[in-house]
Amino acid sequence: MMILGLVRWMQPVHGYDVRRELLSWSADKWANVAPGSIYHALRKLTEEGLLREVATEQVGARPARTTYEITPKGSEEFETLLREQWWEYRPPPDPFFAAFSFLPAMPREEAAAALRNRANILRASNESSRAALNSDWLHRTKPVHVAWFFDLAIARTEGEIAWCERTADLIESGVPYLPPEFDANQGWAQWQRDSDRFGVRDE
Amino acid sequence: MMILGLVRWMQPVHGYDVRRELLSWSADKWANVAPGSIYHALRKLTEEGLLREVATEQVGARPARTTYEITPKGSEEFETLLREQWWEYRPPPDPFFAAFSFLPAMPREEAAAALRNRANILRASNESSRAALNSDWLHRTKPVHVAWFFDLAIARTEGEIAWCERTADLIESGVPYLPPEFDANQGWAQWQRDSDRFGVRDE
DNA sequence: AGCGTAATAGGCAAAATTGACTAACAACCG
DNA sequence: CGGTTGTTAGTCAATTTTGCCTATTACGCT
Repeated sequence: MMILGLVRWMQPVHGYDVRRELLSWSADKWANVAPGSIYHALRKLTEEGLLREVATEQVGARPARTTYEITPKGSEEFETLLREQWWEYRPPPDPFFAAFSFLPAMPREEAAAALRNRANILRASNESSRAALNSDWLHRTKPVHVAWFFDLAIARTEGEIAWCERTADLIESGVPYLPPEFDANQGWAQWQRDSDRFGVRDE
Repeated sequence: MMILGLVRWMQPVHGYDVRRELLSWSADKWANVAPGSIYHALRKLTEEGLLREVATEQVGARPARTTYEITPKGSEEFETLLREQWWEYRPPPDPFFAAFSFLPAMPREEAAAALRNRANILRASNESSRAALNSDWLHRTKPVHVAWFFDLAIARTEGEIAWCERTADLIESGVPYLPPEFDANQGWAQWQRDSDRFGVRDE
C-alpha cells in the first residue's frame, strides 16, 4: 500500500486530500486506487496501528472529515514496503499480453492494422511526454524525478513502437503461425485456418 | 475476461484444464488469474449465457468436474472484447511507478544501487528470453507468436535498462530533487533534507 | 435573485480476487 | 507392503476493489 507513503509526507491529512493528490498524479492509471479504496485503506491501516486518527472536524453540515497521521510503526512498515518495491522486480501485469496471445484468432490484416495503430498511439503519447519535458512549468514547479518519470515512459515505449512495426510486417508477410509438425487437428490449427480464410467465425 | 478465449479454443474443457493451460503460459504473472478466480469466472460466464455446461462427470469419488463450452453469444462477446484490447491502449499499472514516486524518501546511495540492481535483473531476464528464442524447442513446439512475445519483452526492457543506469548516475551526481524556488517548508523539502543527511527517519 | 455546475467528504453494497484447504486416487520406492 | 509424494478437481471464507451514491456548500453567470 502506497497510501501509507502519501499520508507520511502530507502529515496530517484526511481522505479527500489523499484522493486529490493521487488524481493529480493521475495515479489511478498505474496503481489500483479508485476513490473508494482510499477510505477503506485508511481505516484498515488504522486498525493495524500504522496510522492514527488525529481529529474529526465538521464544517457546516458536510460529512465529517477524519484526519490521520502516521505512527512510528507505520513509518517503519512503509520503509520496509518501499525497499521491497525498489529492490524487487515483478513484471507488471499487462492486458495487451492477454490480447496478443490470441493472435491466431485475429484476421491477419486486422492484427497488423491494430499493431500499427498501437505504434501510433504510443508515438503520440511520447510526443506529449516530450512536450511536458520541454515545458518549464515542469521544471519550475515539480520535483526533478517527475521528469525522470516521463523519461522512463518514453524509454519503454520506444522499444515497443519498433516492435509493433516489425511484428505487423511479419504478420502481413504471411508467416505461418504454427510450426510445421503441429498436429493439424488440434484447436489452434482449425482456428487459424478459419481466420485465414474468413476472419474468425463461431463454429 | 480472457478465460472466455481459452474456453473457446479447447472447446469442451473443465476448470482444471484451463487452470493448467494458464499456468503453462505462466499467465498468472501478467493477468490476474489465481486458481480460485477461474471457477468463479466460469460460473459467472455461464450465468451470463456466454458459456454453457456440457456435462458433469465423476471419476471414482473425486470431485465432480463440470465441462463447459462456448455459446454463439459468448463467441461474439469474446470477439468484441478481443478487439477492444487490440485497438485500445491503456498504460499498464506498474508498482514500480509507485515506488519511484517516493524517490526523495530513499537515501541517494541506496536508490542508485537499487536502480543498478534493477538493470541487472532486467538484463538477466533478457538473457533467459534470448536463450529461449534460440532454443529450437520453442520453434518446434510453439506457435510463432510466442517467440514474438519474448521479442516484445526484450524490446521493452532494453530501453528501461538504459534508463536505470542513466538515472542512477543522475541520482548519485547529487542533482537537487526540488526546483530552486520550491517553498522549503512544505513536506517534500523537509523529507529530502532528512534523507540527504541521515537516510529517512521517523520524526 | 435564481439556477446550474463544480467541489467537498465520505459511505456502502456488490463484485472480483486471493490463497489456503480438502480429499480421493495413482505411482513410486526401498 | 507401508509410507510418501504428486496429481486431480474444485471449494470457501476472507480480503480487496470497484463504482456509484448522497448531501452540503461555493462559484459563476445572466
